[in-house]
Amino acid sequence: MQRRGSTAVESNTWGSVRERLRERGLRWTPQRRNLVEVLARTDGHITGAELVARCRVADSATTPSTVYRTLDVLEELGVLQHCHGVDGREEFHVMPASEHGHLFCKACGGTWDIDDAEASALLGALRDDRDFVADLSHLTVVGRCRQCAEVATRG
Amino acid sequence: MQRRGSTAVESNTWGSVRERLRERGLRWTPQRRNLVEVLARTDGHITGAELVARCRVADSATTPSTVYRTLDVLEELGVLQHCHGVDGREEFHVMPASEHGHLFCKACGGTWDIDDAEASALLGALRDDRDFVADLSHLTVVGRCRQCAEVATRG
DNA sequence: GGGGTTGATGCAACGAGTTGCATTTGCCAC
DNA sequence: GTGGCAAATGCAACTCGTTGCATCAACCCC
Repeated sequence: MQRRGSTAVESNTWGSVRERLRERGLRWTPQRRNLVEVLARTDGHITGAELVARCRVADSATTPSTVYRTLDVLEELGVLQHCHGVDGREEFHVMPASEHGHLFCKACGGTWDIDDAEASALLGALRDDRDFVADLSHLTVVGRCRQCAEVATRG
Repeated sequence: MQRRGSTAVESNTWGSVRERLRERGLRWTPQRRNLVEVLARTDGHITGAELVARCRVADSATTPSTVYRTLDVLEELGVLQHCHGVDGREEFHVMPASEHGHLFCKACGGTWDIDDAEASALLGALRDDRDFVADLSHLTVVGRCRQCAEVATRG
C-alpha cells in the first residue's frame, strides 16, 4: 500500500460537499450528513455494506437504498469512486489522492495501489494501438504477489 | 472481438468432461449434462443468470445453486473461466482459446479482447518491478473506445 | 415565518449469487 | 442386481445491491 490520508485537504473537501450539492440544486439532509461524516473518518477502501453498517452506528434507521443513492451522488461530485473487487462486490475509494488502480493477490488477499506511472505501459499501448482511453481507477489486476508465488509451486 | 469457436476442438473438450469429472471422483448427473450441453452451444461470454435461464429451457426444474456449483467445478476443470463485468455481475468465458483479458467501453458497452502480447507491457512491468504475477483472464480494462472518445468531449 | 416545488427518503419487492442442511442418487464393489 | 458411501441436488434463507412509488422535507421565494 502507498501513503494515504492528508487530513487537512480531506476536511476541506468534506466541508465543501454541502455547498457543492447546493450548487447543483441538490439537498443536504441528515442522512447525507451522516454518510459524509462516516466517509470523512474512512481511509482508503471500503465496501458498500460496511458503509451501511457504519452509518447505522450513528443512525440505526439508516436504510441501504439511501446510502447507495447518496454514494452515487457523491461519486458524481468526485469525492469518491467505486469499483468492483475481485469477488464482484462493490468497493469505494474515499477521496483518492490521485487516480490509481489496484493489484489483488488471490492467494493472500492483499491489495496494493498502482499509480499512473506504473500503469502507463499498458494504458499508453492501448491508447496508441487502439485509441482506447483506459480508466485507471477501474483497473484491478488479479494475480499472485511475490510471497505467495514463492510459497506455491502452483495452484 | 477476435476470432472464436473452433467447433471440432470444442466438441472433443465437452465430450471429455464426463471422463475428467470421473477421474477426480466427481459425478456425471443429468443436471451437469444439461449445463454442459448449454455451454457447448455457447460462444464467448455469458452471465450466470443467462446460463440458468438456458438450462431451464431444457429442464424447467433447474435451480440456481446447482448451476453455480457446477460452474465452479467446471472452472476447476479449466473448461471455462469466470470474471466480473464492469457492473460486478459474474461473467463466464466458455472455453477460452487462449488466456485473454478484456477492454470495456463504458460509453457504448462494447467489449474487445486483449491478448497476451498486448498485455505483456503491463504484466511484464509488474513482474519485473513487483514480482507480481498477474492473471490476464481476470483483467478488465474500463475506458472509452475510439468512437465514443470522439463523440464525447468529456463526461 | 409560511407555502410550494421537487429532490430525497423509506418501504417493499426484486435479481443475482451463496450457503447450510436434509435428502437423493451416481457410482463402485461385491 | 444389490448395497453403501460420498457427492450432488433442492430447498430455504440469507447477503448485497437496485428500483418503483408513495410520502416527506430541504430549500427558495415571498
